[in-house]
Amino acid sequence: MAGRGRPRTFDRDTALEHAMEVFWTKGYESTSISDLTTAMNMKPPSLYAAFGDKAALFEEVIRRYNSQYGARLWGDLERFEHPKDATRHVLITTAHLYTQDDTPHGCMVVLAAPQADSNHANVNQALRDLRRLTVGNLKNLYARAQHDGLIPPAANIDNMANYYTTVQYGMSIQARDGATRDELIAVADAAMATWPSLISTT
Amino acid sequence: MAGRGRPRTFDRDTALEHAMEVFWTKGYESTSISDLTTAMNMKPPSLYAAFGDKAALFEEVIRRYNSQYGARLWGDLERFEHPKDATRHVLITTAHLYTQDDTPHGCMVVLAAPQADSNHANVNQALRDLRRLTVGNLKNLYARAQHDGLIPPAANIDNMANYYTTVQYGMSIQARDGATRDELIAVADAAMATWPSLISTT
DNA sequence: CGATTTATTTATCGATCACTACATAATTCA
DNA sequence: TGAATTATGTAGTGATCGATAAATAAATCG
Repeated sequence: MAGRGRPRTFDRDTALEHAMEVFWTKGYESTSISDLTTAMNMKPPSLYAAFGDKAALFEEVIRRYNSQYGARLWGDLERFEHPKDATRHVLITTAHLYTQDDTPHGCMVVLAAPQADSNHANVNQALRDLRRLTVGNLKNLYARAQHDGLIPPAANIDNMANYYTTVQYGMSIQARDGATRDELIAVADAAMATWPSLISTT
Repeated sequence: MAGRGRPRTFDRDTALEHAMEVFWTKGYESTSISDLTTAMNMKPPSLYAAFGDKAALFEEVIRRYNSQYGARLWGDLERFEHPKDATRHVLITTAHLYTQDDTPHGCMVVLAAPQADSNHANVNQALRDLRRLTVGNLKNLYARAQHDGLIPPAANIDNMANYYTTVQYGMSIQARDGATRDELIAVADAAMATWPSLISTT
């Protein structure tokens, strides 16, 4: 495991954690290599040797972010018998995750680079792909529930997934603008009140 | 009106329109002065003489954007007798505005620079102030309706405004990610289905 | 030990950033 | 007409961007 040459003086995982915080706070483009080397406590050549270029580092960061926080949201939905309870869990957990004291508020995947056509197409596309996971997770959840008879066959589960995804996206902007945890929970509750009409027809 | 010196060779309003399109597409930070001078068909000294620096130009652009598109959303809400109809109008109109063929999709105020702490604090703050107008408009609408007896006194109109604002914010991300007009209209319809439960208690 | 390998440090690289000095062109005023 | 005024085009400014070449340091291998 320990290679032959001079050993690293930094912990790769800790450095990634610091990089995540900077990207999460300032977004992709506003974050400079200088910002990163300062936060990660290393010089540019070490950064490039360990992580590739800025885009590659960012993509590793958002993979880490997704596995770290996505698991909190989507990891144990099977413990909910009903998809309505699972959806509520997702939204309430979102309200908590987006307003933690020790992290920037709102979702990095939503906020870091929302432009579709910036000067960093690969980064934008990687973020968009991650966002598509959200709606995909919900669609899978609802498709299974529909198959199990917990959601009527007539319900439009694509619309349902789009709707709850939209609410979650919006919560990122609200959180970044200073919304409190209680305010986001109230928004989540309001969104859940739509459930009966969503599963009826459409 | 026509000053003394050499007259401008460009139309100030047309130039602003072109600047808006660039900022709207690429966001604030990804847009360079070179992008702007190309789109506006002028050299940097003309741009700086006419509009100040990049931040000042952007702030003029978003003021223009707000008066142009905000009016479509909020301009004639008094023609709706009931706040529910006014809210539906806002969301459905949002779905249309965010998916126009001849403009970038989604709201520039939401998408252009959502980071609270980038390298451009004034720009971020200006955008945040504009976003606060949305929730403020809704709160005013609901406060009036509550005073008129169209919304029960027990209803939490702050929550209502936060909720519909959140949905509208989320629609920007969805639109930028490629959501169709019909999909956004379905989201708006879903959000409106929450109305009865919102005005009941909370 | 010396050879090899890998990481770190120093000192940059060329490109692009937002922005402007300066000379010139085009208008109005006296 | 000549003076004053304003806009434009050319050609850059210093600063910062992302990224790297070269020298040095610290480890393993034989």
